[in-house]
Amino acid sequence: MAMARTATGKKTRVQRSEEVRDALFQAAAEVVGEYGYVDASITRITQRANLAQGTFYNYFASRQEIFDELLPVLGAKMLAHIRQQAGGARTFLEKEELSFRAFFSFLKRMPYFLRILNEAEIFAPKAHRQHFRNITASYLRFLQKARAAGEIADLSDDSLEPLIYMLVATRGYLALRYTNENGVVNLPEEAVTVYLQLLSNGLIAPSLVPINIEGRKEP
Amino acid sequence: MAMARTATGKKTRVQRSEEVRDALFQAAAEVVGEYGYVDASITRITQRANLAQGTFYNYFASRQEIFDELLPVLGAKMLAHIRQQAGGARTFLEKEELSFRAFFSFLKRMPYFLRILNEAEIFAPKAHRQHFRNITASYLRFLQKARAAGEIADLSDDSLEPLIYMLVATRGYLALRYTNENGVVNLPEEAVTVYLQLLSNGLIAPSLVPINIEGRKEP
Amino acid sequence: MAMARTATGKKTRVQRSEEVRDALFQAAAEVVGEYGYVDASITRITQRANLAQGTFYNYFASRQEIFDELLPVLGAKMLAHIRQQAGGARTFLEKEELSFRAFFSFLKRMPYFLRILNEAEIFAPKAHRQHFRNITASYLRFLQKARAAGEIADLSDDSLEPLIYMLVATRGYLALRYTNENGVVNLPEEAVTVYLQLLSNGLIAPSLVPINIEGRKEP
Amino acid sequence: MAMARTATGKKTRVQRSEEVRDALFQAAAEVVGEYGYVDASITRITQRANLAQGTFYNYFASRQEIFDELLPVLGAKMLAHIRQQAGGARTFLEKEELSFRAFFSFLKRMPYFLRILNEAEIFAPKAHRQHFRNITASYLRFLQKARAAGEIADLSDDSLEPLIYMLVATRGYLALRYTNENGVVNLPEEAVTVYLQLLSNGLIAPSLVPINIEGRKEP
DNA sequence: AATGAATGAGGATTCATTCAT
DNA sequence: TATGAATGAATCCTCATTCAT
Repeated sequence: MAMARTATGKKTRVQRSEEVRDALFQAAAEVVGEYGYVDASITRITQRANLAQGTFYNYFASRQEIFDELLPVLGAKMLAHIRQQAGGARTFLEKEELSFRAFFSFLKRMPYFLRILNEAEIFAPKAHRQHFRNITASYLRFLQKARAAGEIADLSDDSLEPLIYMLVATRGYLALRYTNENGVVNLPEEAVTVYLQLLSNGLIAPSLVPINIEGRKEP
Repeated sequence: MAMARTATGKKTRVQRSEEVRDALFQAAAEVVGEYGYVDASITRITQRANLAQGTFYNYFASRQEIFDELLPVLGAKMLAHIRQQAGGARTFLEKEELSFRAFFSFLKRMPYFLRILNEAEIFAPKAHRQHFRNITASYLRFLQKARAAGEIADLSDDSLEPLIYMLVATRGYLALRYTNENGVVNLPEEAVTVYLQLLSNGLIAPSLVPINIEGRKEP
Repeated sequence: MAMARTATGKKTRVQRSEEVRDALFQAAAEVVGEYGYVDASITRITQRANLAQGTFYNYFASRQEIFDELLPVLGAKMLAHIRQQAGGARTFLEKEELSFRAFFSFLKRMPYFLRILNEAEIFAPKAHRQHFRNITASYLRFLQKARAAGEIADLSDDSLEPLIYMLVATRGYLALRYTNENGVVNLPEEAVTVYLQLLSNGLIAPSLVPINIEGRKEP
Repeated sequence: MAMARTATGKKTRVQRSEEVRDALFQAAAEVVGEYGYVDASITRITQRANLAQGTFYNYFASRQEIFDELLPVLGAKMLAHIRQQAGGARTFLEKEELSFRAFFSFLKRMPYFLRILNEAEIFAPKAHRQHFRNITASYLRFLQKARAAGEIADLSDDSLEPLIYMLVATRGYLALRYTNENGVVNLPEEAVTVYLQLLSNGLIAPSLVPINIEGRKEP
C-alpha cells in the first residue's frame, strides 16, 4: 500500500514521526522480551532503536508509559491471530483446540511476547488487568454461545468466570514450562491431547464415573 | 515449649541471633508481600525489623540471598499445610478437593505468600524452579497412585506432566484473580465446584459425550 | 589559538564535552594530590569540578578508570617538560643535571604530581608500571648513547638497568624528602651537587681510589 | 629461656595477654604484607589470629594504631639484622656492601616487610617518617665516621643528608623492582656491582675524569 | 579478658528524567 | 524534532567501632 508522500516524494512529518514511535515501541518490546522490564532501561531501548535517549521523551511521557502500552498492542495482535486461526472451526472442541494451538503458534512468531505478558502482571499491572479482561470477555461470549448451543454443560455465568481463568492460566503456564532457555516454546503433543481430554471427559476413570452424572446413561 | 535459657534466665546468644535472623526473614517476607521484590529495599526490610541496615549483612550475604530463601522456606510451609489438610481424604477427588481448598486457606493465613510466589519467577528464578519441581514431583506421585488404583484415566507419564502444570497453574491464577486490593483471597464457591466438575466430567454436555468414552454407558 | 565555534559564536557540544572531561580530570588530579587516592571520593572530585555526581559517569566508567588515567597523562607532561628543559645540553653530565633539575621544576609547577606518582604504585599499579617502563626505556637509550660516545663507564646493559632504577629512585625520594607539609618541593642546592658528584666521581676519597681503577692515573 | 609461670605451671595473665597481642601484631603484619593496608580489615586480621573481632580493641585503640606500630617494630628488627651482618666489616666500602646485601637478605627472611615499609609512607606516615629518621641518623653517623677517617670524600653535613636519601632510596626501589609477583626479592648480582661501582668511582668514563679531581692523578 | 552482634556513616554506582542547543 | 549531557535521588554494600554478655 503506497504511503502518502509530499510533492517531492519525501515522507510526511507525521509519517516520520510515526516511524520513530514505532521504532521505539518495537525496540522496547524486544528489549523487554530479552532482558525483562527491570533491565529494560531507556538507554537500552533507545540504543536498539538507534536514537538518542532524549528522543524517547518526545514520544512517551515516561518509561512506565511505554511499558503500559506494550501489552495492549501486542495482546490485540495475539487475539487477532487466534481469531483468524480458529475462525473456520465448527464445534466447540474444534474451536478450542484451534485457538489453543494458535496461542502457541503466536508465541513461535513473536517469542518476546510471553515474557512481556508474564512480567506485565508485575510491571504493568493496569495493562495486564485490561488485557486479561479482554481475553476473558471474548472467551465468555464464546462459552456462552457454546452453552446456548448445548455443546457444553449448563454452567452458570458465575461458574464460567473461574472456568475461563483456569483455561487461560493453563495456556500461560504451559507456555512458560515449555519455553527453553532460548525463549523458544516447544509444546509436546501430549499437552494438547490431555488439555482436550480434560475438557471433554475430565480425569475420572470411566468405571468410576460419579453417580450424579449417571443421567448421561439414559438418553 | 520452653526455650533453653542461661542460668540467669536470659536468652542465649544463639537464641538471640536466631530471633534476629527470623525477624529479618519475616520482615522481608512482609515487605516483599506488600511492595514486591523490586521495592523491597534493605532499608525497608531492616526498618520493619527495627534493626540497623548493617545488621542485615550479618545474616545474609546479599539482598538476593534473602530473596532466594523466601520461597523455599514458605513453600515448604505451604506444602506441609496442604498435606496436613488433605491427609484424611480417601478418594482421589476428595483429596484433590481438600488440597485445592488448603492452598487457598494457606493464602488466607499468609497473605503475602502469593506475591512472593508469583514474583519469584522473575526475581528468584532458581528458587522458583526448585519450588515448582517440588510441587510437581509431589503431585506426580499422587496422580500415579490414583492411576494405579484405577481412580483416574490411564494417562501416560508424559501426559501427566502437562496435566500437573495445568492444575498448578489453575490454583495460582485463581488465587491471583480472586485476591482483592488488600491482598485478601476470596475464592467463590463456584470456583471450587467448576474445578472439581472439570476434573470429574470435563465440560462437554452429556448429550454430546464423545463416542470414544461411550464405554461408560454400558456397565 | 582560536577554538572552533559554531556560527553563533557559542562553543560546540564537543568542546563543551571536552571541557567537562578536563574539569573532572583536573579536579581528580588535585583531589588525589591533596587527599590521596583513598580519600579521593567521587563526591569530592565532582564537587571540586562543580558538577553533579552522576556527571562523572558520563565521562569515566568508574573511579578506578580515572585513577588509571592520571599518571599516564601527567607522566607524559613530565617527560615532555624534562625533554624540553634538557634539550640544549651537550655532555652527559650537563644533560643529567638539566633533567634532574627539570624533574624538580616540574614538581614546582604541578605540586600534586608527586603524590599521584607515588601512590599510583599502590592504587594504579598498571599505570605505574607503564609509566615506569616509559621512563626506564627513555633513560636507557640516553645512557646507551653516552656509553657509545665513551662518556660514561663501559657498563653492560644488565648493569644499566639497576643503575637506572637507582637514579630514578633517587629523584623520587629526594622529592619526597624535600616536600614540605604544603606540598611544595624545596630541593637544596647541595642535593644537586652531591648527586652530580656521585655520578662523576663516586664517594671514595681521592687518596683511597681503589686499585682496580688505577688505570686512570696513567694516560 | 624458661617463661615465668604461676605456681600451678599455668601462664601468667600478663603472659597470656602478651601472647594475644603478639598474635594480633603478627597477623596484622602478614595481612598487610599480603593484601596491603587498604585491605587489611580488622576482620581479616582477627581471623588470621583466630580471635574475635572485638578482641582487637582490647589491645589496640584503633586500626590505625596497629598500623602505626608495624613499621617501628619491624624496622628495628631490620636495623638489628643489618648491624649484625655488617658488624665485621673494616673499610667503608666493605661495610656498605655488607649492609646493602643485608637489607636484601632481611627481605628474604621477612617477605612482608617490603610492602609494609612501602605503603607505610601512605598509610602510616608518622611511623614512616620516624623509621626514616632512624635509618638516616644511623647512616649519618656511619658516614661521618668514614669521613673523619678520610675514607670518603670530604662532604659537608648538608651534603651527607641528601646523599643518604639517595642511598636509602636506591635500596628500596631496587627491592621493589626485583620483587616478583610472589613477593620474593631476587636481586641480580649486577645490581650490587653497579651500586658499589657508583659509590667508588661514579659513572664517568676514566678518560673523561673531570678536571676538578685531577688531583687524584698526581700524588 | 573474650566474644561477636549491632550500628550507621560513607562510598560507588545506576538511571529516569530534564533541558539547552 | 533530535540530541545527549547534566542531574541527583536512590540503593546496595563495607567496615571500623561500640557494647552487652
